[in-house]
Amino acid sequence: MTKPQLDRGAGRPSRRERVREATLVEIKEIARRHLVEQGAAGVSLRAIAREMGMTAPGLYRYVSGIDSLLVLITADMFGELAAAVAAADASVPSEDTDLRILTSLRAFRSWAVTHRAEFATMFGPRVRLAPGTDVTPALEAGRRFGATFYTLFDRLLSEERFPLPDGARITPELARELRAFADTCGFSAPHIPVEAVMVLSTCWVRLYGVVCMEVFEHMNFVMRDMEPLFESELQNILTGLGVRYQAP
Amino acid sequence: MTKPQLDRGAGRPSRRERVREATLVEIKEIARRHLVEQGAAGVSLRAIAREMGMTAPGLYRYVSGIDSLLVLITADMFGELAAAVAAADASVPSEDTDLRILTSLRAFRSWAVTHRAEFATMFGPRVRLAPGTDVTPALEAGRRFGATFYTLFDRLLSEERFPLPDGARITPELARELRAFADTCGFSAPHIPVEAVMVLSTCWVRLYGVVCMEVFEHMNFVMRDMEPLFESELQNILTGLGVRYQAP
DNA sequence: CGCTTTAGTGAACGCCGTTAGCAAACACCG
DNA sequence: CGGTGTTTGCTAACGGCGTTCACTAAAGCG
Repeated sequence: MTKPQLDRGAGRPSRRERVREATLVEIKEIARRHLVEQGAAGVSLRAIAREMGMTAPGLYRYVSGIDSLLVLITADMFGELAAAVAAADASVPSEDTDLRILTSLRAFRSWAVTHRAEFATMFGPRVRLAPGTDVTPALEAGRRFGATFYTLFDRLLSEERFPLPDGARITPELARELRAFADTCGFSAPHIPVEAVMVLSTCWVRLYGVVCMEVFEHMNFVMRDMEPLFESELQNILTGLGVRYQAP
Repeated sequence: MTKPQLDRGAGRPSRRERVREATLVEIKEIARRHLVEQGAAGVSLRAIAREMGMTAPGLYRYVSGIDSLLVLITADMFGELAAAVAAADASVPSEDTDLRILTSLRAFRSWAVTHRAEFATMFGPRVRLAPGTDVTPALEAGRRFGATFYTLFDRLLSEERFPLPDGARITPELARELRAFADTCGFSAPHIPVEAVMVLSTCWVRLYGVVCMEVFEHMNFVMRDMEPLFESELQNILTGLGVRYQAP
């Protein structure tokens, strides 16, 4: 019987760190399942602990409270959403920018409607978290998610697919905000024109609008299936961008 | 000293009914304040009762539980929003359809950003309510709110301000959903074309998108002031509808 | 005056988040 | 191996929550 060697020379995680990481993952998995099955209000440290065969205070060795746990899984979910979109994007030929965009946007909606509870906590109002909670991990993950689309848009931009709107119609205040947007997002292009950021914002707002409306079930009593409306909006948006649309 | 006559002949509310109604109003007022000050998670029967100088079980004489109380105040809030929009609409000359629309839409956003907590519970995901809760009162109120805009849109339509989109580009599925929309909403026009409903939906989606994004603070770390973007979107939308836009 | 309906209370149950103190398990060092 | 400090998870406890039930006191009404 050979005893396991403790060769964690180059920052290799020790056994303790590994099992610790594993239980943290388990905590997050259970929390996530409760979120999906019972909504954000149904996630509780006590219930998680119960299911793990331990008690609630024990969880505080892994998580500093329910709020920070929610922030943690929110960040994870942004990662998953980004991965889902990236996977869809990679599933089509990389030269076909049009199809890549179409596919990516559809993937966004698909993920949203198949992960309603997740989407609600990611993109809905912060209703569960106490005000003043540190949400930077989630924000960071959200930023990384956004980058997925920025690169695609960047490519579209460099291919000069669509005419930029008249810069004169952009008020100084709007220009300032758009510039702040571009700077914070870290566009790859060093000097992207505000007009382009404007177009991107508009498109994103429209997309966000349809998907939120569908996931939050706001037209539920008036429209059974929202996919046709999404496809229609998608077509409008893409056409405006000079991108080829094709029915699903 | 004349004793109060009990002349509640024609369904006039008795004294008991009046005071009962008054305490219900008080309950809703306090709940509302707690909602504003501490978010949806901060509304609790016990806290309300404490503030009223009574105990939580007593509230069950007026409200069948916390969920139904939330539904009640949600319905009230839809009423207030509709009233705010209607007031703004009535504050400009009634012949000037363009200005009426512009003013009404701005009023919608204004109300939303000055009543963030309310807007979040009205238009955000149902996160607090247990699944299966009866939300029909809120839905009804929401429907009435929508009617505010339908009439304005109807007027726009009859003035033939904008060209209807090509009906051939509306898929059968979308047409079905749009027709359901038109039917359920009870448009005044008996036979409104699906193309028109299509335009209305698109506009509403875009409006909903900007406002949600602003209220839910989703671009907070990237854009300080969202009003310029809203105004820009508003201009786009109205221009597309053939409605005169003017800066605020 | 009595009788009925209503408003409100207190106690209790079972949930929740969170803190503090404590005991066992573990990793490590001489 | 034994000793030592760290990590882990426990129990107990506090206060808050929604909700139910049995009960009292008041109000209304004849």
